[in-house]
Amino acid sequence: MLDINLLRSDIDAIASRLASRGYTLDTCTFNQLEAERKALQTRMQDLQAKRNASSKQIGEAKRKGEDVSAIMAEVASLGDELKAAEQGFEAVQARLDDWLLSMPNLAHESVPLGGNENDNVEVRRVGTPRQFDFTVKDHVDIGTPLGLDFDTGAKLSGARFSVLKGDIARLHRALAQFMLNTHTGEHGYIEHYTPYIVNDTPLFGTGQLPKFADDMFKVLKGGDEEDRVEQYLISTSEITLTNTVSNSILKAEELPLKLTAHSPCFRSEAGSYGRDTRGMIRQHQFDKVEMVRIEKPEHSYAALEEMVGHAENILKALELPYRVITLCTGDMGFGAAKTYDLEVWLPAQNTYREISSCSNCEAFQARRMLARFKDENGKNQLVHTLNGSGLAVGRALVAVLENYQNADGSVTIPTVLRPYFGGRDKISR
RNA sequence: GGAGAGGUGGCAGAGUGGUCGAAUGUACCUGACUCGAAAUCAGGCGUACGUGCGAGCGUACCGAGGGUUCGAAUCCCUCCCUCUCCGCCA
Repeated sequence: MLDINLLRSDIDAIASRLASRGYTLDTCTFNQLEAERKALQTRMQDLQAKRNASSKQIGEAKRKGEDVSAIMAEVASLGDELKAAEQGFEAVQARLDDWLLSMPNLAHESVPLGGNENDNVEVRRVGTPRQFDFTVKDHVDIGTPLGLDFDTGAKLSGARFSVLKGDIARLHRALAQFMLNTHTGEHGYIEHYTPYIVNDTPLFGTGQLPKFADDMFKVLKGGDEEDRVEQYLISTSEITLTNTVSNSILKAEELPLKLTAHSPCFRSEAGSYGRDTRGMIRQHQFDKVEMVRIEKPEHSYAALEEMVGHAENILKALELPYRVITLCTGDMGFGAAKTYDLEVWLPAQNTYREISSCSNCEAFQARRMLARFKDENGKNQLVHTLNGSGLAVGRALVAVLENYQNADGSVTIPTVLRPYFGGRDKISR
């Protein structure tokens, strides 16, 4: 959520910055609504002040045993007026709130301008794609004989679900373990285990709601009809990790908070029909190790660079070639002020594909969830929140299968994962 | 699922219709005393929003949402959460 004071004071500048993200701000309607709000709020508060004063007088008069009928008559006439003012104010306020909640974040000044992913800017490439002396297979063809099973996934749950068996399942587990161990052991993140089902409030906090309800899975508790409150499966543990600090005032010395979790993520992928239908690039359920940081504003951009480095360390340790790109204004997510994507080399697709996304949301989420800290002057300030994948486990599995494949159909186990395989160096039939 | 007890400021804990944004204790901050500290004494110390250049002023908030009333932390209704015991359960 943007600071409404920015919109009040400099709406044209805000509108043009939002335009660079493809969002059109109707400044005229906003100004009109805001003027209405101001008038109604002032009026409502004046009436409330009047009522409070009169009620106090009534109390005092009664204690002294004086006649109160005159004041009573006076205050009685306030009632309807006050109710109307309150209702009017609430209606306008609700419209403003909805609007504000649906407005994307402003891009940081260092973000390249652009309309779509073609305008993203490559920052660096690390590692050299391996030269194969045989025809490379994609992860489906390599994985299927080794235990990657889409048919059973489809039988159980439909398209975009999979079952992992045997060494493939173990490789998947090893990847997640390795990532989590690295972030906790070497990068200083605190491991968390969090709910996979959440209420709507945290989703408003991190920005999935109100705009992106279609991307979520909803769940209902069993039992009586009226008990069936709607809840949501998390689409990322960014939701639970970031919301741990909602509605709180942290001490300055508690910051930064560095949190991590390994969790499944559930996404409905509405609107992505026909995209990445083959294989496990795009699934309704996938695992991810997430990094979240709660930072002081002045440190958040340094923290973003650091966090990207932490995600990169996983790829480096796995010896997977990748590149880092800066998303342009038109390709960034709703809440991000700046985003780096990490793209891993997939030989079968002969291209780099996203495996991590690291964003600084600045105060956008903090303002929604009221996450603050007390600064050196004793003032409450909104924190900055950051999140990044470190990494998407399913896609890491894809990358390992494709980059480490051998001519005989086996897959070499990356050195850092061998301890999770009792020292073995290869997966084969 | 059954029975009961609760949810008030950082924490503890008063407060059953008006002078309550809320006693008191504790923690914390500032000052005094002290060589320094402890103890003691004095003062300060919630959040959000509105308004004003500003000191300030105003409004709202006692788990959440409704209701009664001129007036609600206090009365009524609904919901949520926590705790204890029993049952079931990984």
